[in-house]
Amino acid sequence: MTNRGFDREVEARLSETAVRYTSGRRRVVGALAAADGPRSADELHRELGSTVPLSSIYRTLAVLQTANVVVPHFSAKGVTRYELAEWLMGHHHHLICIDCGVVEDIPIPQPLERQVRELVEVIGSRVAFKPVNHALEIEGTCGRCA
Amino acid sequence: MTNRGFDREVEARLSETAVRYTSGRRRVVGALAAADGPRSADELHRELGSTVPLSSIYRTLAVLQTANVVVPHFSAKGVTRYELAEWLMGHHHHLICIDCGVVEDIPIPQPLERQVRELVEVIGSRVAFKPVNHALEIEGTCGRCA
DNA sequence: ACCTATAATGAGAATGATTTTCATTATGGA
DNA sequence: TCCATAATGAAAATCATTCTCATTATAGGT
Repeated sequence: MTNRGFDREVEARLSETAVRYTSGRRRVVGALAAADGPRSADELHRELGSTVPLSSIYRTLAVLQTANVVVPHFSAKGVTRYELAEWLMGHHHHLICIDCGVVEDIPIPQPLERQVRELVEVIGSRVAFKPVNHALEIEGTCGRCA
Repeated sequence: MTNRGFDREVEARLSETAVRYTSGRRRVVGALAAADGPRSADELHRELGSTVPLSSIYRTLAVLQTANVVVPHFSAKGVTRYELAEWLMGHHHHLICIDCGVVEDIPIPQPLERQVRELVEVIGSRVAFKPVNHALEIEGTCGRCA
């Protein structure tokens, strides 16, 4: 419920481009902040008890993505799930359930994280590709689907 | 053009479940073997000069996925791209272009790979999740979009 | 080679997540 | 308070993908 103060930061970020932080948008951000992993428009719609229309949620997510407040995660059946960007959530990685598609956030140990970061930098210096982000995606079967 | 002998292995795998390795399926596998990263049904359709109907490509990919010959990779706009499974391609990771969505395969150094594998195993032993696969996904801007 | 049961194919319809449209409503600043 | 502009909600439009079904091809068994 605390929202971890995200509202303040999100509002500031949006105001930079004259985007309004309305109550519907607040509720979407709140639901994402309360989630333990990425959520689809439909999941948010249900979790918010249909207080925000589906089409508004889609638009809100697009707006938030443009403002770099949320980041998309693509999963099976053409479903896109979103989560708060790392400058709000902190860096993390993903456990992805092969069966139900649910994604859970996890941290990884500092030392390994440092090595991964270095590797990403090395790759960026060797190939025609400019890295801006990275994540270790671990696919498998989640507890509920086991 | 050599197809790296995949045909033999794929045919053997398919025959285990009485699935036929027809010429259309051969062409799809050939196109995937020639690619440097995952390809969507539509991309394969174009790369094959429309010699295989789009609906057949979709079905072929579904069949190949069931047989564990290909693996899906979900990207923006609800597009699913496929690539040959790691028992054919070898283990690798991904460079993902944020702008155009194209994915390129890359290897990572042995030592780091070993650590990552160990980490994945540790995670599997600690949380209610059974890992079966993993990949480091590096997002950024590719040469063509720079 | 000839049947026959079964698998595969191709064209188009159907589906479902997402995007767009457009008329209406809400908002922040002069 | 007023106004220019942004946001909203409902419904139509889009687009990748899946499904349907009539037709064609294939592997065995004879």
